[in-house]
This record gives sequence, C-alpha cells and structure tokens, in this order.
Amino acid sequence: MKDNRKFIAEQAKIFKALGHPSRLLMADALRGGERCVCELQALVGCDVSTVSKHLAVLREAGIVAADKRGTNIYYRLVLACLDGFMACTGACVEKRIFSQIDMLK
Amino acid sequence: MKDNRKFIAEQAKIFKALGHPSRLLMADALRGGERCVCELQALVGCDVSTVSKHLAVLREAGIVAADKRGTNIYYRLVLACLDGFMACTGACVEKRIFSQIDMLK
DNA sequence: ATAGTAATTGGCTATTTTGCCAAAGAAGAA
DNA sequence: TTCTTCTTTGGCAAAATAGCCAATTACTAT
Repeated sequence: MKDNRKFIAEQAKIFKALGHPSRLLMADALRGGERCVCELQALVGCDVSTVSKHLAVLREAGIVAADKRGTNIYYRLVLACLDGFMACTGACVEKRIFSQIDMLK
Repeated sequence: MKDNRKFIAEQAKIFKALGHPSRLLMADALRGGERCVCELQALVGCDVSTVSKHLAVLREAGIVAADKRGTNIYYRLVLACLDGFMACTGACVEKRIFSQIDMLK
C-alpha cells in the first residue's frame, strides 16, 4: 500500500462514530447483548428519531448490525474490539482524573 | 459507579479526537516516534494553522503531548493503546472491503 | 380493513466543526 | 536590536452535525 491516507480515513470513520456520548453509550450497552431500539432510547433518553439516526451512524461505520424480529428491531455489536477500546480509554480517563487531583496538591 | 454516563462521555472525547482523517493520520505517524509540527504539516498537507488546531484537539484529549526544543515543538504519542486501536479498525476496514467485493459476485 | 406499536425518514433550526488568512508570540541568528 | 523561522491564536465563512417534530413505513393484533 503506497499511500495509506484513504485507509486511515476509513478507520477515522469508526472512531468518529464512537465519538459521541449517546452513540458510545449505546455501543457500550450492546456489549451486554442485543437490545431493541426502544430499550436504547430509554437508555439515552432523547427522541426516538434521534436515536434512530445515531444507530444509522453506528451501522454505517460497521460497529453494529440490526435484526428485525417481530415488531422490534434488535441491534447487536459487531465491532469485536470494543471491549479493548473501552478498557483503554477508561484507563486513560481514570489516569487523567488522578493527575488532576494530584495537581490540586 | 452508579451512573457511568459522564465517564463514557469522557471516553467519547478520545474517540472524537481520533475521528478525523488528518488527526488520525498524525496520531498514527507519531507511533513511529516524535515529530515536529512542520513535519506533521508536510504529512497532512494543509495550512499550518489548521494542523496546529488539530494538534490542540489531540492534546486536549490526552492523545499526544508536546515538547519545545530549540525553535521547534515536537509532538509525541501518549495514548499507548493506539497500536491496538489501529490494528482493530484496520482489520475491520479490510473485512468490509472484502465483503463488498464478495457482494459483486 | 382499522387501529396500534416500533422504527425510520424528511425537514427544519441551532450548534459545532473545519480550514483558511492575517496577526501575534517565542526563540534563535545575524 | 532586527530579521527570520516555527508555532499558536483570532476571526471569519462554509460545511457538517445534532436533535426535535411531523410524516411515513412496517408489522401486529383486533
């Protein structure tokens, strides 16, 4: 691969999709198993249409996938490495909080 | 931790910072060692002021850190797990490309 | 068929982000 | 000092994003 710009731009789309509180909250929730849109809406607490659009962003980034069953649509996590992502960013955020506390001393 | 919304919102900021082609390109380049702003500008190819603002975003997210040495400012990677991130998203993008090729058959 | 529930889409405004130019800081060289 | 180089900041216009309501689609049940 002579120039990886295009490839990196594709990877950036995945991070961008995760880079919104509501979307990350939903993706994180799906680590615990599939959820219907109504459950995810209850979780994030904004309009269903907004939730639906956020889910479309996650879907288009390949982070989640949808299954229609009965009258509901169930979303499930596809991005297997989200566990690792959350562990890392979680550790980073904790580290930052501790260093902020140290700065007060 | 009763409610992890705030915590997840902090994690989302890290992903958001990585969610731009130029910023991810620069962060990825820093995996190979520190670079001055001028080198990063040559890499992304847009105005220095734009590069500087992107670097500020990465800094504020705790992804990179800056060292002034002589007349230059050198940026280095702080987010240790970026290697893992890039490996995962890279695999995802490749997988998607292959499945798109399969769909043409 | 009609009504009801679940989810998506269209359309709109408010907000945020992006990227350029011009100007300002900071630091070394002449 | 003054000049030059490297970097950041301010300010602006264009583009993208977020979130709401209303309308639509899709499916179930009566």
